[in-house]
Amino acid sequence: MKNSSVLFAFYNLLIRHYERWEVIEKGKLMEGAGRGGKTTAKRRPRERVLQRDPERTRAAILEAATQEFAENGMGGARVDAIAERAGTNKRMLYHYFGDKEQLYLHVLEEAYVGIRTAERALHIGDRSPEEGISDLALFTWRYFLKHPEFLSLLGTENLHRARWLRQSVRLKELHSHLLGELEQVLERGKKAGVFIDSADPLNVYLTIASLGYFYLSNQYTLSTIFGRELAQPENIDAWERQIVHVTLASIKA
Amino acid sequence: MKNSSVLFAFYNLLIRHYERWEVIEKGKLMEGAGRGGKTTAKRRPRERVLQRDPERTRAAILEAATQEFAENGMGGARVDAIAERAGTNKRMLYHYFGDKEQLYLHVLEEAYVGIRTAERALHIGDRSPEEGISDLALFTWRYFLKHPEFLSLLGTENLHRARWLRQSVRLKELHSHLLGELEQVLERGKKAGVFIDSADPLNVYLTIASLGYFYLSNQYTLSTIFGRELAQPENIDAWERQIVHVTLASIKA
DNA sequence: CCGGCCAGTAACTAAACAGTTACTTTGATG
DNA sequence: CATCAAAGTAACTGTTTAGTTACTGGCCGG
Repeated sequence: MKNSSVLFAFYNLLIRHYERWEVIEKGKLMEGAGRGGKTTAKRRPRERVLQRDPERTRAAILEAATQEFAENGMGGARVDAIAERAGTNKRMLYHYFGDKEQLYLHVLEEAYVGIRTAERALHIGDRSPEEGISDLALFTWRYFLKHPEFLSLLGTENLHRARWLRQSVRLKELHSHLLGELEQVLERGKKAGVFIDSADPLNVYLTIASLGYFYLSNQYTLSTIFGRELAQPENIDAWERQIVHVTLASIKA
Repeated sequence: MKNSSVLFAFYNLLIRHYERWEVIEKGKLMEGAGRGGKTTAKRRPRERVLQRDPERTRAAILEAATQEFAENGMGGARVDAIAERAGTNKRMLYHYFGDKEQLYLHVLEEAYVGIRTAERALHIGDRSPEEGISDLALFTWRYFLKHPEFLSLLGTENLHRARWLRQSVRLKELHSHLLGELEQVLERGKKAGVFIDSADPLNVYLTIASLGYFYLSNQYTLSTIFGRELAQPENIDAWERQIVHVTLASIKA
């Protein structure tokens, strides 16, 4: 048995490299390969039809990457898995997005654009101050509920202390609108005497987001330790009412 | 230049394996290596003194693993990095904990035991109902503030839908105490007419935990998008007051 | 006082990984 | 209708990774 593992490994290496050599030689014979410097073999004819639709491929990669990053985080996501989910291959992914990190940043930016765009369409200033606040709370909760991948991406990005989001140039102005509109609603409520003077737009938004985010993003450990299934529809509905109740109670005059 | 890269790779492999061979032969000559089946070389005399302190080594690995998992998540954590941080090596890690997943589960269990043990020492039932609730809120917030690694581990575990926590047998009974004591405090408050009848222990705890968890775990993205530094001491203090205010406002009669 | 067992070490390995190379296919344009 | 750039493919590479192997050294019970 002496040295047998080493011998075996060596043998395997020889075999592997000889096979490769053989393929190279065959390739040269078969296709002539006149251009200098080419060392690889003739490829088998491919079966899959070429898509030739750059926009669709790009979108498919982005969608697949969103799923993969949301499910596995930045460290756990696999580039091969993204390519396969998108029905394409790695080369295209690198072609359109540069590398894994830039792809991840695109996914993150897209996710933020998604929620902020939907939020703008709310126009919380159009109703009474109380309705405006409760509509914002309901919207935020229901958006989180419908987009678990968004919560997951936020979690991943925060694990890395916003390392990639910080580099984003697109997202700075996207958020000032939200706080501005919220401030106007609070001001109107204060003048009408329904909100306390200390009500602050950032605090109100953080309260709403906290209550929604924590319940959903931590539902798995919470359900486990408290032995109650938080994903059950009746519990989901009860928490929705709790969010609106808590938010309004915290600013009511 | 034809085939030069292949030739070069092949050459390197030969060199590498010849060197290894040489070492093996030398090893045999130098130490006799009488015992059959041994194929590896003589090791250099080691410089580090043997610790021979199993408890200390175990604890060091657990501490190092907590840091590494908290900073990089389950997918991003590196077993080599843990061993190095602990001042030991991988073999010991596998010796004491089996594999990466079991080590992670130990870290997670330890983290939960930590917070629940500290929580018990609070005895929130000893004061007035309002004080009990605000003390629980303050304790939870300050514990989160002091133990960012706990928040991080929760986030990682939830990304994986409590895959490992679900397997834990130690943790089921650890949490019933908390809800039981909280329920008693709420009951006393209801009888005294200071809390609303609908106040529910799980909802109250989730509210407190939500407000603390979200602010801290998401501080990096929030600071980036809103352009306000949430980690600033004055902002931290303001949020502590907000948590107590919101929690009490949501249950006050 | 010695032999076996447990703490500890470091080199090793197979597999997985991000990223690259070396090509082929297709359609639009001059 | 030739050509050229963009779209697409798949095999390949260097490196990293979790996990293993093959050892060494010290202590304790017989």
